Amino acid sequence: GTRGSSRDYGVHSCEGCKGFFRRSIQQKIQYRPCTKNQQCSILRINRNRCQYCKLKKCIAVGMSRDAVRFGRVPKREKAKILAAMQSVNARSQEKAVLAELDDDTRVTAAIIRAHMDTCGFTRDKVAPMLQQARTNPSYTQCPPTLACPLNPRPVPLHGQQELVQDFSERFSPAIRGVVEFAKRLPGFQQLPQEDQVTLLKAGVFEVLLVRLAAMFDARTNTMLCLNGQLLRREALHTSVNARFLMDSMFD
DNA sequence: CTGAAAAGGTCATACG
DNA sequence: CGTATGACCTTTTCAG
Repeated sequence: GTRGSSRDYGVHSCEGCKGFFRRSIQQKIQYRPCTKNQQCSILRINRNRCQYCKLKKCIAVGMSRDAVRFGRVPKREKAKILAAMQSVNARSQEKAVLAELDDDTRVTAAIIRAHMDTCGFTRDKVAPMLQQARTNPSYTQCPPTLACPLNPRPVPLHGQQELVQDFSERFSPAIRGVVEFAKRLPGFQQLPQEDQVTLLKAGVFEVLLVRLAAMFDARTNTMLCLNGQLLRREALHTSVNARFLMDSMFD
């Protein structure tokens, strides 16, 4: 045909073949199967001899059925399809999570794995340092107000800003660990982000306390700091807040 | 906003 | 004479 310079349905074609292909797909025409072994060679001169083989060739050279159905790259349609795909995807994910949550054994295993992978203070990891501290004790002069295993620095800092920055520097890795832990809990990632933040805000401190449990040695009544130094329980008796916390941990 | 690209639509007409 | 064809037209989307 003439005017064969345009792209139609993903392939270079003439107006004739374009129209033929569109009609064929739109009207879902089933052409009579080719009588000649379905092997007709379609050339410009004989292209209308066999509709069956003509359509076959259209598809063979790559004309897209979908392009006929949806028009020219419709942006809204594309977004709709994408949204549908994601919703199907989300639904299947949700299904998988529900199935997992239904199986207590799997849930427990997943939580334990998440904890082991993200917690830096498990008994296994702390044991060597604790052993070292027991055999060769070294006691920190950490000020009572900063009583925490994450706070090994013996020298008090000056200035509010410096203190806050130091605090966040020490806690960030541990908090990141808790966040990572939460992300690995079955179903957590499927929650709305807003809810994830709310849950983390509400629970991060308590989770952190539980995670640090291994740092409190009831046998020697001491708290192990990350730098390997120890802090005696009695050393905190002067601070009301810290003492309350320490007592809670040891009792 | 404009014009190119690519999709759908129209309808005189060729052909069986 | 009915219908499939295809040249031409309209619409829609998007890059520049």
